[in-house]
Amino acid sequence: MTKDPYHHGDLAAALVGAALEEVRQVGAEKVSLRGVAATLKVSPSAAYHYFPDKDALLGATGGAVFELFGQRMQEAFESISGDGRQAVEGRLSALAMAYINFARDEPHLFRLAFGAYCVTPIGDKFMDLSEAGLAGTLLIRALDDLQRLGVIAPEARQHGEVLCWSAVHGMATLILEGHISELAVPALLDAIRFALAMDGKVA
Amino acid sequence: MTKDPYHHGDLAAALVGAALEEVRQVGAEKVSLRGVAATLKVSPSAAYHYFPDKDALLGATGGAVFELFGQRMQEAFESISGDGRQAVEGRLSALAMAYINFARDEPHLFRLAFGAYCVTPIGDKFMDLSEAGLAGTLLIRALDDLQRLGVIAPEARQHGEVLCWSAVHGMATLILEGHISELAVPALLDAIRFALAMDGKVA
DNA sequence: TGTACATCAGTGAACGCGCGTTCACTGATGTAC
DNA sequence: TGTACATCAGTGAACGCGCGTTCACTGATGTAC
Repeated sequence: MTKDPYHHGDLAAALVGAALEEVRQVGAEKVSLRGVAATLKVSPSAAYHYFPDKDALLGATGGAVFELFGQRMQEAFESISGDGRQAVEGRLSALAMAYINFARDEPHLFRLAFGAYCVTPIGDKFMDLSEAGLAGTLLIRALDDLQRLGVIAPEARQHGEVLCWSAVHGMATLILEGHISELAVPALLDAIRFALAMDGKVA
Repeated sequence: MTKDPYHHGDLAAALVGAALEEVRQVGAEKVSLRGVAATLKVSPSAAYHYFPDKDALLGATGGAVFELFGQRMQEAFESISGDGRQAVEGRLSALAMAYINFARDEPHLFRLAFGAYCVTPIGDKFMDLSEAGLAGTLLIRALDDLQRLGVIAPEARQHGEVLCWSAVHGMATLILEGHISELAVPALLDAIRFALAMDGKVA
């Protein structure tokens, strides 16, 4: 149901969508408001009806990327069903892999989402993953499941959040920026498993 | 021994130095070649005698930052002397802290050093920390010492490199970009200690 | 010691460019009567 | 049902800016004789 050219259906959303696509291709630093407008065959000044300035547009775009990222995480999480030990362990790995793959496959989007553009104010709690969006909630669920099944001990559970998040995010960015090879990923997954004492170290 | 204005002693180095200072203050994306030249009271075109273009200058600057980062790591490492268990454990923590502090104190420099500007080609080996500069070598030394003292088991040692590097780098960037609070740092250090089974899990 | 000259290291004016943003405007829309 | 009009959603020309880069140049330097 494409509208006729003059009155756009939802220009704000269209701008964000176009900006996202532009960022994906060339990176946020090379995206211009004019270019985005041109993509939509709309005059640059039209954007100012919806966003106070270019930064606001990019900020909104960052938000959209963050949501996309959350969806990918969810797909990964849901790709493995079941409540057995294997399924639950697999879910944690799947999350980690999806995180890293997103960074590798969409480097520009990843940088926008986790870079300086989307600085969310941090609340009182020094680490509340549930505020970190869908990805955080899913990690919590995976870890909870592991503990419930007795795969990991309470002490491991306690450290799981910081450790998993930091390690996976670190590996993702290191790969992204070319400081480490992708081949290191299995080693990291092993390391995490070892770190959470999932190899039977804990009775 | 400042030379007279016309023939600069070593303009190439001076440009890198000025660029580094500029990056430190405003971030690489806002640094202009013209601005750097102006800082040195030199015409913009003079820079082209030493660097083919602006990117080359920023690349060299990134290299300089990387060295500076290495020095900071070394200072941290050497700030703790001794070969006892406490000293060796302390060295690992000191490295982690220095890494994270550098990111927090010099966000713009950190981004330049670890961002897209300094993509070092990765060799065959999927992870050779010694190629990752001074910081990598120091981490290896710290882990080796821990193993030699029997503080960590060989299996933990094996996973130590990826885990420590990823986790610390991840926490550093997460803090840097405002996605997690600094208050999470002690928790991460605990988690790493736990992960390496330094709490006596391993006999 | 003095001079000629090649080389080095910088100047400074100019180029073209694409950008973010503004402003007064006009075409489209929908509602009241 | 038709018309007047307020409102909404876009246009397009223009602004000023700072940038990277080029080019022909000139001032300083050091070496050969």
